[in-house]
Amino acid sequence: MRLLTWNINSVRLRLPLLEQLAAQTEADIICLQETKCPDELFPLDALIALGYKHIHLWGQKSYNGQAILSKHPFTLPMTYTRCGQDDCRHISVKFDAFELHNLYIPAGGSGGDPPDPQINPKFQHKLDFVDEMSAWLSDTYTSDTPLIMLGDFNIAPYENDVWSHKQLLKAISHTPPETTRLEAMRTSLNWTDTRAHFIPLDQKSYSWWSYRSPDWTKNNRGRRLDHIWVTPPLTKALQDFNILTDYRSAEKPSDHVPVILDLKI
DNA sequence: ATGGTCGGTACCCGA
Repeated sequence: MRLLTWNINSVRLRLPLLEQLAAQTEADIICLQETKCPDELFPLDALIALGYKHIHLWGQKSYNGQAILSKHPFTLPMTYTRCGQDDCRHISVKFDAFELHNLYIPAGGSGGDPPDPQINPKFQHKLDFVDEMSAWLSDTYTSDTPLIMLGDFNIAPYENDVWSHKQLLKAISHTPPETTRLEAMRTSLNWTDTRAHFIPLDQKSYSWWSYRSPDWTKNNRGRRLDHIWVTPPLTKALQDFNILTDYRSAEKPSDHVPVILDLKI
């Protein structure tokens, strides 16, 4: 069983790259964020032609938007209101072996925006979103439920999840209020961060490189914003983990690259 | 120390 998560940053613009990715990886399940596409305009036919006959969509015009594309049938397609908004940031489906949650945590601002909830409402929204998710997960599940939660979490929790821990401590995505909240969410259901399971934490690991650098390979100033977590019943099934860094060098790339998890299921 | 680029959409917002 191969799962893949990718912040595609417009599914319509990058459909050819998505088709290439599907052919190359033969993933069973593809989870997308930032599709930026209303459901009625989603390129369903092209994806069904690739074998993804089971699709759960939740899109809107211009912003956010998610999709779960699957070669296997699922039940219980859900969409969730978060922080009082139906802004297409959390969906889930249920497979025989596990329930799958696709998450797109708010960015909380960009560039040099201040990481201060008092003056930056987007940052407040991000902190609230993680708090709400943590509470909801603890209220809804126990750690013996087989769950996979993945997506663009927009937080790089560990020192080697960013190119410079010291220089980015005040940069949104790596500030202590964010990283402590994400760790609290992770430990609440005893989630395994599959990156940490497969790549020692003293090694750098990135999944995103800003568009604002003329050449992302030159100084490799990346961050790991994209995550795949599993609950304890699934840790025995973990087989392999890969970040498809090459996709950052594709023609018209997303600023995020796909992350893959293989499971013995 | 600062500004740098995308995508969607409609001349700006969000990342």
